[in-house]
Amino acid sequence: MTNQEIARIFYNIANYLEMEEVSFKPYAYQRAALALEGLEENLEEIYKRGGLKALEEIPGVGKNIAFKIEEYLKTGKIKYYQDLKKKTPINLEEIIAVEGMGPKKVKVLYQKLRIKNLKDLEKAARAHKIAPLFGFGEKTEKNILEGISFLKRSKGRFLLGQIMPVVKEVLEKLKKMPEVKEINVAGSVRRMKETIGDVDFLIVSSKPEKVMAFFVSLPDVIKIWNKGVTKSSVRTRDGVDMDLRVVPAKSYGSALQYFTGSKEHNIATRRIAMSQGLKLNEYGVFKGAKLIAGKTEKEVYQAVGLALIPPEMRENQGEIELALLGKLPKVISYQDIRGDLHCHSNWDGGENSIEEMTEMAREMGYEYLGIADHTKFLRIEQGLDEKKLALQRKEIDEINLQLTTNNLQLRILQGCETNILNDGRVDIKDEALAKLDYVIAGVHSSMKMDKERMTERIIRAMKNPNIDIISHPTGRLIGRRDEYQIDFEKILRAAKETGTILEINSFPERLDLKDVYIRKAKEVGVKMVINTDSHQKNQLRFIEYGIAQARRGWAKREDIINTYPIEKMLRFLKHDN
DNA sequence: GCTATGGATAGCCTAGCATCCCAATGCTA
Repeated sequence: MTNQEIARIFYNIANYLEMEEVSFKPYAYQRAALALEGLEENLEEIYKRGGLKALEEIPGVGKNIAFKIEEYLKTGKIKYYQDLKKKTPINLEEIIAVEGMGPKKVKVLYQKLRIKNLKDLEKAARAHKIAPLFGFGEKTEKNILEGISFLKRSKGRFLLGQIMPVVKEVLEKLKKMPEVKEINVAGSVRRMKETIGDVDFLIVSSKPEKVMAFFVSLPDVIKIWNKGVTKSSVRTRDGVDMDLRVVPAKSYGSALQYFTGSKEHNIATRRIAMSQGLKLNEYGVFKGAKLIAGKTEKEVYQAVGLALIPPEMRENQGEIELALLGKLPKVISYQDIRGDLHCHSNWDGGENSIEEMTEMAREMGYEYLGIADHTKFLRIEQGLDEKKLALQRKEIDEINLQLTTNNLQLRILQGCETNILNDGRVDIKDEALAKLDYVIAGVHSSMKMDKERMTERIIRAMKNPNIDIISHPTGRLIGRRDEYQIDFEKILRAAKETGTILEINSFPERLDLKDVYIRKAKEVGVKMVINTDSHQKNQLRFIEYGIAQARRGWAKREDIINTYPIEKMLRFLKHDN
């Protein structure tokens, strides 16, 4: 996770420099940070492999930044950054997390009101000291307070996509120990919740002392909360708290069930057990004093008369009633996806070429991959116009030709992600849209529109016979931005009527549609597609999070169009292919 | 501070939108 840490520091450096109105350097640091975030290899490994020179080969990293990475790898800090922080004793990172706040505003607030951190900011806003300042006003002050309250609501939680790589790394390391007989992650990670508070690992071990000693000495551990024979707790460098528990083999299933939760689900399952004269707890299922099940989760559920419920569904939202009747829906599995219809290439400023994305899709065993680059309205994303789309078609045709000649199953589709303008039209002419294999449309601007207008705006786009899919339908960014105001029921009805597909966007901070909306869509019979919105090839792996969200929303395979072979999948689109 | 090419120096960093204040600025995609 060093890459992410250093990237964070570089973003912060960029912000400090921007505050000081230094030109161009902030941009350089931002670019370097972005490159580090997208690296496949760990910086430590890169440095070990080729030293400074290898670091400089990373695009956007030159001599100076390479030195700073080296310094961090060796000492754990970067003096230049420390000095910047010392010079301006402002917690820039914390304040900038408030939507609408940037380096320039922070500077003014510091100069005029000595605001150094989030607390100062909130106090000043509450005391109405901000509105009268030049360049600020009533609205800004209100937005600041709203932003702070939003941050507080999502505080202390990590995105699933941030946590998962850490969890997998620890799991792998522990699995390799011969002393570890069984291991799994429990808690909200296992339920694949969109945000995670802390991580619980559960193991069965012949020599718990040894496993515990290893666990608390993992290289990323910065603090040991406690260390015992049955339970140890640590904090990692990323600020994630992790627990490791050792349980007896005969109780492994019941402990896993207990620690996976959710609490509400557990309360309900215990009640079911009680109604049958049984007792269910973390040690097992008991009839009187006799243990009748506990070794595996399956036998625990069975012992109380329930079918095994997938962890993603354990929220006490009706799953237990269905499990009792043996009518649990068979939710989509992690192997069901045959292709991804939303990824970006270097045509619109994405990291990788269509060829590189193709290669990755091949590695993942996909049958199809849809390139859906941004269109012209989004200048910053180097959106494509009609002309460029036509040029891109040629490149895609050539790649497809090569794939066919080499007898490969994979096929590349050309789509695009058009922008739904304020009036519901999109920024690409219909003739051009008709020539593509399919079209995605999404809202990328004017997100504070009122509910009625926003709903109409999206519905009008859905009525366009060239628009097949609506991307990230609610626009939320977890922990950063609320959904935009829409009448979701109306959107669903329109989707059903027009045959428009709604996207489940797998990007860790989007996961949009979210679980409850997926369930609603499914009930209405609206089809969905699980896409990654990748801007670089490795992000195609985010599909896992989208599938998890679909499972949390009880979606079956047939609700998701990209579980189908290409020909059948295409039939769900409005486009004639 | 990085990248590209002129190998020491130029060029990079847009455009829409909200807000604040009625022309300019900063933030966000």
